[in-house]
Amino acid sequence: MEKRTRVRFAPSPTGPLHMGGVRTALYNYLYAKQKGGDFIIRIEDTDSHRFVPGAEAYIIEALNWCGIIPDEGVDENGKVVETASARHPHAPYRQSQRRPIYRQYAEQLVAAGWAYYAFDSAEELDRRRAEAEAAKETFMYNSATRGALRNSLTLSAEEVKNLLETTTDWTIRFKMPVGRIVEMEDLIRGHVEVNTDTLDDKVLWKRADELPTYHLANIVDDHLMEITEVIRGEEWLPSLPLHYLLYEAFGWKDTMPRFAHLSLLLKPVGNGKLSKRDGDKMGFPVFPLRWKNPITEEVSRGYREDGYFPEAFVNMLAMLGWNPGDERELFTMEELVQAFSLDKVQKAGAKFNPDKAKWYNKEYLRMKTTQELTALFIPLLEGHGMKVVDCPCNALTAGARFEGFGADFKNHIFTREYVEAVVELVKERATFVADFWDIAAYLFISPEEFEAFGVKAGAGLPSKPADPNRPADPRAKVFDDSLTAPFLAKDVDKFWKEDHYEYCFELTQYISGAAFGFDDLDTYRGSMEKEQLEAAIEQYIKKEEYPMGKVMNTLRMALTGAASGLGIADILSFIGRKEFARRMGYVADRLGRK
RNA sequence: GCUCGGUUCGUAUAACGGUUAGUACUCAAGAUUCUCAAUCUUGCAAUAGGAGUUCGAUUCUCCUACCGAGUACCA
Repeated sequence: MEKRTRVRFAPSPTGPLHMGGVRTALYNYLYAKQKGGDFIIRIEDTDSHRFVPGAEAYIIEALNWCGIIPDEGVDENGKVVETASARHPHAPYRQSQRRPIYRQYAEQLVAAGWAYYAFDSAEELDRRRAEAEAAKETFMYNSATRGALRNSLTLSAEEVKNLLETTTDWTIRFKMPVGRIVEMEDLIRGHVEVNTDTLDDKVLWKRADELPTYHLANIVDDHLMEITEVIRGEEWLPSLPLHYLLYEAFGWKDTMPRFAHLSLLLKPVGNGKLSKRDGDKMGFPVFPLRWKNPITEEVSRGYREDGYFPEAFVNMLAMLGWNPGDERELFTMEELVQAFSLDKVQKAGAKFNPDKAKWYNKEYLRMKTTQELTALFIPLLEGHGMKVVDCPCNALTAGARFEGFGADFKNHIFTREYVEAVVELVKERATFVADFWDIAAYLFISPEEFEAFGVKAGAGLPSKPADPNRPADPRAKVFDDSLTAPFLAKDVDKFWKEDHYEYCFELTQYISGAAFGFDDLDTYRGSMEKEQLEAAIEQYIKKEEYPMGKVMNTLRMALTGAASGLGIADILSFIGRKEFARRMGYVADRLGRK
């Protein structure tokens, strides 16, 4: 019978999980699920000096957000997760809690002649390294040097016994064999060979904190946890021969897992791996979730807080260095599980492309139902001071022609149905839910500043609260470069021509079908069918005395405060005739008759 | 320096040793529209360089260049 597939993601809680780490976790997860096996999270906190509080919870929460759920491991509260699918008790999953396990294995290696005790102090070794560097050489603790260093290979048995008992800063080192070619197979890279003479005697266990180093802990835990495949970052490839040798030394060669080393995620431009700096500089997150450094209080933005959907983030990451073998690009997690294959994983590092990440989000946004998006949008609306009410059967709807479709601009109250209709209209042009507000704020608030009219150049709509975590609106550039040109504040005269006051007056009268008065700015209600409005507008703008191009822009500016936006008829069908009159009146009143 | 990996349009990638080197993102142009988007159409754009094997090389081998990782009592 085939062994049950068991893979693990083994992060070190020294900071927030980088998106490259999420990708590694994802590939592990996809592999495990495809084989119907287990995905395990093991916390590798054997470096007591670099521990960062909150990092572990962050990592778990981030994976959780992505839908990468462990079958075994710890949850965000640090509790052990062990699902029904787990056949064996492998807890605990935090290496600091497994401390008692490791020493015996390290001693076992010493007894078998695969390792030895080393008593050289860290300072002494640092000095050696510095010396070697000065002589343009590299100091290595290996077969060439260990005979001249303080260890159980050079000291007398008595001395060793004495030092082991009286001192606490010794280590156990692996005794790297001399002149052996280690032959390895990597699931992604194929056959790799390394001569052990180029390798050094790595520390396996430290007496000082009674903890193993990565190499020992890793092999022991992978063995004990019955890991079948190790899928990890490329930075581990150079230590693979050591790991092979450790399996051999322990006599676990026949159950040794298979290895797959993933290439790194690279920065979008230039050379080098993706770092936090690149994100800050180019305006994209490198972390799945927002992270606040507990010591420096420095905040790093996250994909979640930037408005990315976890499905989009996961899909984007999956496609960075892997392809399904066909031209599909959009995958649900289930589809990824089906399609995933390690031999389609790219060997070379993949440069991250922030534009593609946005594209994925846009695609996922479009796949969401209007109801889902509305639910996500409402909290943002509330953040802008809007109130959204659920029941359409109240005073708001009295007199509304659309059942349950209403908005009270004066009091900033809108029905859910109204919001849904807005979402339905703007979702095609948005990348993030937060874009809805940028695109259609004027369907919720009356513009009071008008760029084109010079009331306050550049102000447009009331600005939203500044959010340093959000990228600058790319449309702002477009707006500045092209649209503003004919509408500069100083061009008011060009824009607001002699007949425009009359035009506003007539149009408003026409639209509202009532007297044009600025006195009635009370509660607004949607009052015309869109088709009627369209016909009305159409009919009106074709009048010869008002050339369409110019007056439409004036009209748009009056209604939205900006020179771009939704169709006039769409806008009217939302804001209704009273709000229409109010906005036209506001502008006409301010600029007056020429 | 040494060791190990890697190299197809700007980016992510596709291509039994035989294709006009395909697709997506970005960018540009056009169509459409009351504007801006969206959408549709079109376009720009690549096998790092050099040898070799072969009838034929993006694909296999070697060399060079460049990129990356490792070279800790860190993971």
